[in-house]
Formats: sequence, structure tokens, C-alpha cells
Amino acid sequence: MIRQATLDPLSTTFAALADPTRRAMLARLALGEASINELAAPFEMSLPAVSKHIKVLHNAGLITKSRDAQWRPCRIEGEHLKEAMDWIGQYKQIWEDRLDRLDTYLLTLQQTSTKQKSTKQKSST
Amino acid sequence: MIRQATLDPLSTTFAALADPTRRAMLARLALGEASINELAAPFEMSLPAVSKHIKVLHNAGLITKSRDAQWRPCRIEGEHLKEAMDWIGQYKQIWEDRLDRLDTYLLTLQQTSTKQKSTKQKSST
DNA sequence: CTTATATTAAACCAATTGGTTAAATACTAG
DNA sequence: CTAGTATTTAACCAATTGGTTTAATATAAG
Repeated sequence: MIRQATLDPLSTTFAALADPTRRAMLARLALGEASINELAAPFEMSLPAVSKHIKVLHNAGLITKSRDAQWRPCRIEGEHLKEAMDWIGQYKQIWEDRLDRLDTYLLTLQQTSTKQKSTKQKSST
Repeated sequence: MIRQATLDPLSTTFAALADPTRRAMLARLALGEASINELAAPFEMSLPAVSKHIKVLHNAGLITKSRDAQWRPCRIEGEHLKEAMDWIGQYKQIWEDRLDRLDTYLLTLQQTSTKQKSTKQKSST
């Protein structure tokens, strides 16, 4: 029962995004570089907890860290975000088709109601 | 130390996508409805394991299930995929800017090398 | 060298996750 | 009613996650 040691990059990316704290951190970093302390400010959790979240983001390649004296300013990185977006983008048809079908359905309803006013219902059970 | 009982929808969606088995299942479902057994076929894991993955997808609203005799055909649902995509889409600027800057940098390099052949290097410590 | 600030590491814990096997349930067909 | 197929539930387990507190490390400033 050996479980996979390291996840594939896409899984790692999605896993990193699956936490509101980390998404908020990315939102902050989208405005520009920030130190760990600055990133931690809005949250009630301890610094080590924040540090771990940042490690998850870093580990997923969603951020990079540099050095400035005792600070480790973080910066958001777009590449893996783009890959995640591209993956989901494959399925664009799904929700667009669905909306098309809804349009069609609504149109059909409308046409039906102008032609005739019968309520069609399956006999249940 | 009370931990949140239920995750927000976006976190639930990303968490559901953070697994290659589940992403493969969505890929299969993008081709059309499939029963649990059909979804299970490509994987080596047990049926209950598959059932759990499907529960995670269902729970995240990424699929719906219907009934046909003893089968529970599953269907992919686009709405939450769209929401996840829209969330990541906020950051489009990040990777596009980065590419712009790279273009600029490469252009600069090119221009520099045609004008003069000096190697500029900071004196390191 | 000492002190202060910024960050990370270690050790710990409870809840969750992803798998297992065995048993239960749902429905069809004979 | 019985047997077969499809799916889920239950009970279990190891690894991971997300938090804690305490201690260590890195850098700057006196």
C-alpha cells in the first residue's frame, strides 16, 4: 500500500489553491512583493502557520522568494496559474454548451407556449 | 482549536481537482455520461475507492448523478469549473505581464548586443 | 558581544484524505 | 423467492494537512 510520494505539478497547484488563506495571500501578492510578516498581517493564525502556507505556495511554484536583509520578500509567479487555467479551459465547452442548451430550451418553451398551452407531464410511478 | 467544518465552494472545487484520478474521471465524463463501473474501468483501485472519488466530485458540484435501473450514470457539470477558471482568470495579467517583460528584456538584449559588446557585471562583495 | 526583528524548524496533535476489505443495499432477471 | 450485477456503507489504517507552542537561525544595529 505504497502511496505516491510527490504529487504531479497540476495536482500540487490545485491543492495549493484549495485554501482560502493561501488564495488571499496570492491576492495580496498580485498587488506586489510582500514580506512574510506583511503577508501574515491579515490573519489571526501564528507566524509558523503562515510560514507553512507560504511553503505550500512556494512548493507549488506559485510564488518565489528573494532575500533582503532579514526579510524574504515573496513574489507571485504566473506560470503554474496559467497551466491550471489551461487545464480547466479544456472544459469551456461544457459550461458554454450547457448555456446554449438552456437558451434553446427557453426558446422552445416560449414557442410552445405561443402555439399551444398544454402541460405535458410524465405519469410518476 | 475548532477547525472549519465545511470548506467554501471554491476551496472544495480546487481540492476536488487536486487529484489525477478525479481529473481523469472528468476527462472521461467530458465525452458523455458514464456509469460508476465505466468510470472505474481505467483504474486499478477498488470500486469503493472509485466511489469515494466520485463522491468528492459530486460533493464539489462538478458532477451530477441520475438513475437508470441499477446504474447511477454521472454527468459533468460546468458551473463550478467556470467559477474556478474565473478565479484564476483574475491573475491573467500576472503571466501576461511577465511574458511582456521577457519580450522587452530579450529585445533589449538584442539591441545591446548590436550596439556594443560590453559585458556588464555587478562587483559581487 | 548583545539585543531586537524576521523567519523557519521541531515536536506535537486532531481532522481529513485516500486507500483497503467485508458487508449491505438497490435493482433486474429468472 | 433467488441469483447476479451495480453501487454504497462501515470499519479500519497510514499519510497528509493545518494548526499549535517552543526553540533555533539569520541579519541588522548598538
